[in-house]
Amino acid sequence: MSADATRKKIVALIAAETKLSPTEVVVMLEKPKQEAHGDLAFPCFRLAKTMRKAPPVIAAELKEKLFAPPLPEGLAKVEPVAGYLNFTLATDTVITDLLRQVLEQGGSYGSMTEGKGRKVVLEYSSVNIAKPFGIGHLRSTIIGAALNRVYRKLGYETISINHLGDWGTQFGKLIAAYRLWGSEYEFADNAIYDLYDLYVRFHEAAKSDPALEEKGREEFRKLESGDTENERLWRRFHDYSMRDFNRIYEQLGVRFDYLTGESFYQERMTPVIEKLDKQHLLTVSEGAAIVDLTEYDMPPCLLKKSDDATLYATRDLTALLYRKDTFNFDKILYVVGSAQKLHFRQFFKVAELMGNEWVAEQAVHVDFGWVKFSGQMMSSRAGTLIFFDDVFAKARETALEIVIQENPGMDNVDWTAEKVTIAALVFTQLKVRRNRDVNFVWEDAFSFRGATGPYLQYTHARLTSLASKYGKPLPDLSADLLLLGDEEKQVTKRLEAYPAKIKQVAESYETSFLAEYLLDLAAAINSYWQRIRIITDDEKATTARMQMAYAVRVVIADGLRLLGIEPLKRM
RNA sequence: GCCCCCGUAGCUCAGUAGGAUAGAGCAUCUGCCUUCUAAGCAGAGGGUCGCCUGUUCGAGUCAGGCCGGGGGUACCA
Repeated sequence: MSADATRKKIVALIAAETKLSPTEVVVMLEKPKQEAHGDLAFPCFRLAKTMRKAPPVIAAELKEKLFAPPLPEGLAKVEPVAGYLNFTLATDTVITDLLRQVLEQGGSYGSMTEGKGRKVVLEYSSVNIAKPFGIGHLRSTIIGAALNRVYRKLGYETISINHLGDWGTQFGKLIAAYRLWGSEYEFADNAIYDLYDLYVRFHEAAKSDPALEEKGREEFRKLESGDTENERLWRRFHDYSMRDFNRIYEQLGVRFDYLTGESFYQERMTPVIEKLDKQHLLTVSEGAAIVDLTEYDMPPCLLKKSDDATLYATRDLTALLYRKDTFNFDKILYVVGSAQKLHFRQFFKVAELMGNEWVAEQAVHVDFGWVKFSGQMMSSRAGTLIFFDDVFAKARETALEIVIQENPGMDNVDWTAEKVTIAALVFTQLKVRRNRDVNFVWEDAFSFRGATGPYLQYTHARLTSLASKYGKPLPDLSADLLLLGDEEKQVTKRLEAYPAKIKQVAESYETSFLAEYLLDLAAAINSYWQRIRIITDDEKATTARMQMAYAVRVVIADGLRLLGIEPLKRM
């Protein structure tokens, strides 16, 4: 009997006896937090009033009346404990069936077809041209890329967009700065740092020379009106920057289908503004064109400045409508920091008012908290930016030392150290709830123990080396799996939750659920590993254990890949 | 001022539709490598779950009010 059928039977029995409706019983049944309490629990507290008996008495009576031996099929134990009636399911066949399923499906275990024929657009990373990739950008990039993979696993077609910050007056300033001091720089390998330096230098100089600001604005106006020389420079800045970003994206294993940034929408905004005007949504206030949103308890959405220039709301609105036209998505996700919450609410509402009812349902701001450094905010303005390259280089040094120390004679130490470093950096971003600010602590970036990405990689490496020691091909689908003991069941049982976990991530845009799940699974197999020898002379027991270990490895590997972490074979 | 997020062990964080002694990791202390990777495992100490009131048989979880931190709040993104 399946676990589900057993559950239904319990519900039916209790409902009949207590005069509760079956749905009420279903809602009341819970999963005990502690494994010792079994698989299901029925709390009797609410019955105390109507039955006028103490909960423990009710629990004991229910057991006597409904679950006196012999127990119904599928149940191994029924026990009243402190006002609860606890059920332990007879899991023998359930667990072996589960294990067989994982072994058969391998890496596609947990894959689903629910997304088939459905399309999701994801906007993430969205870095700024001429600004080095900071630790702050990491969060959007990592979360977005992970969600992208999760949706693909569920069968969705995904379209990933890097909405580059590649337009605005800052480019005028940069051009001005370049004309002044550009000859002093080489723009070689890490040209983006030269650009950043130019930008910072311009700001410094502008403090004592206000004329520079005007110069910057003028250069931008020239750029906008199609000045070939300025366009050429803009293109160069763009290319320098992308060269660096692409290097980082490659390290992180992140790819984009489109690199359409703000400049891309430059030409496309006018029709949108015109349409808004035609629909009488636009009003002029203090010289600016706005959409009034007081009815929705929001400040007005500003779409044109008093000097006629557009704003980011104008671009984002245009982009949203353009993407709907172009891709006809079922859902669009914006992985952007929570500081922009209001901005998204505003332009989503404006799009809706334009007659796009789908927005409320399909457009989602997947917001996330700040990355703080030692409790301090990081901002380019305050000059407290931490660059990804610096963190990566430093962490990699430590990783390399450890890799060499732990694996004397291994040949691909550099590659391994890099993958371990990425795992550490990526995992710290993904394991905490999105809405929380994450505190970036240097020591954590260099820690490869405990609840970290490398811990999961290590677990995977152990299981891989175990398999090669075993020697026989795995999985062995002809093998008898019935020899799983209680210890093996405790581990195997956890695999059941994997598919639901992936769905949960997709529904909540919350990667931490998967991260937590993998940690729990790894902890279970590591604890098992320490206590029980897997390969012994007992051939049958060994086969069963190896099958379990294999299944666990497959799930860990798959989960790690979804998160963007390389499951290492050796480390 | 108004709106949003956060406040759980020394630190970083879990805590699923309210339920059983509030859980991990780091750090500290104690054990465990002649056999499958010790980047591991087992154990100890460490908590008035920011404060108050309420709802409930039962509140870290729900409601209201405070306190503290952060963000946002029309021409930056």
